[in-house]
Amino acid sequence: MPELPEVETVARDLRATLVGRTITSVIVRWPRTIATHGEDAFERQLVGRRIVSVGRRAKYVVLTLDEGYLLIHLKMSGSLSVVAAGEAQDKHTHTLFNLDDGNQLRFRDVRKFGRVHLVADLKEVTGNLGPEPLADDFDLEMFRQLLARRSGRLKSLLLNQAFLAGLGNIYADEALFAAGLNPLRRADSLTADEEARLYGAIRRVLAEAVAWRGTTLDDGGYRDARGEAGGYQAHIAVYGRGGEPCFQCGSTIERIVIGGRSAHFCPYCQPPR
DNA sequence: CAACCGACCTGTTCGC
DNA sequence: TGCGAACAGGTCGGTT
Repeated sequence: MPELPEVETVARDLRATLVGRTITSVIVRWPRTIATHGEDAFERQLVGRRIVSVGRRAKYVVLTLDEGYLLIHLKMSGSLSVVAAGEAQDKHTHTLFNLDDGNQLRFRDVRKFGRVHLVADLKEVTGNLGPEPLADDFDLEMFRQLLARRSGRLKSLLLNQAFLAGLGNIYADEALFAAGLNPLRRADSLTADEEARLYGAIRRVLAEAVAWRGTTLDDGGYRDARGEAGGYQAHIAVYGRGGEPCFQCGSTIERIVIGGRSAHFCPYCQPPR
């Protein structure tokens, strides 16, 4: 669920409470959550580390430590929060980090797909990721060059984190709708105008979703670090709206499967070819 | 490089 | 009302 806007929101919220804190102990209740270490080695290396900054790369929350980096990927159902250490916890809270101010950073993840990485070099985890779509230096020219060598379908490409980092199923569909492009189009078939539209749409949709603090589609869905829902779901045009009328033209939104993932689009506003 | 599949997990929703 | 099947926002590794 969490894509770039959701992870960005979580990272911003955590920054205020975590920067400057030191990790005093760690509790690992589901060891497979820790991708890089066994639970003992994980705790040994983390105790005494100070959190220098909190940021985001692709869909990873990145805690820069005084020595090394802690990266957390929320995958489908993960969430992070900071609460008083005594606060009640449920069975889905798998990793807990005690802090020197009496608070606790908690990683909760119903489906257990989420992972925590502790590495000396960021590149060990982020080395194969494509550019950040909202970065200042990600310009239209760079996007054109990325597209030029690709022949896959737009939908699949936008989901490919090695191509561009941060889009997931929701924002890929929304960006394609905003660009007026059919998800089945081949990347190398776009005109110069279509490339520019897609570039603009990706940046606009993501920036707006960040401003709305992400998308929460249902009760069990995404929550920010304070446990609150996002607001972008009220602005969704096509995702999850198969069979419903397009807000722009009234046509029935279609839902198809591309590369094993659902894709939603308006057949009139996003015509094939 | 591209497309497709199964894994990884649990909870919710849907059809009978 | 109960029960199993299908399905879900992400990624990885393997195969064709």
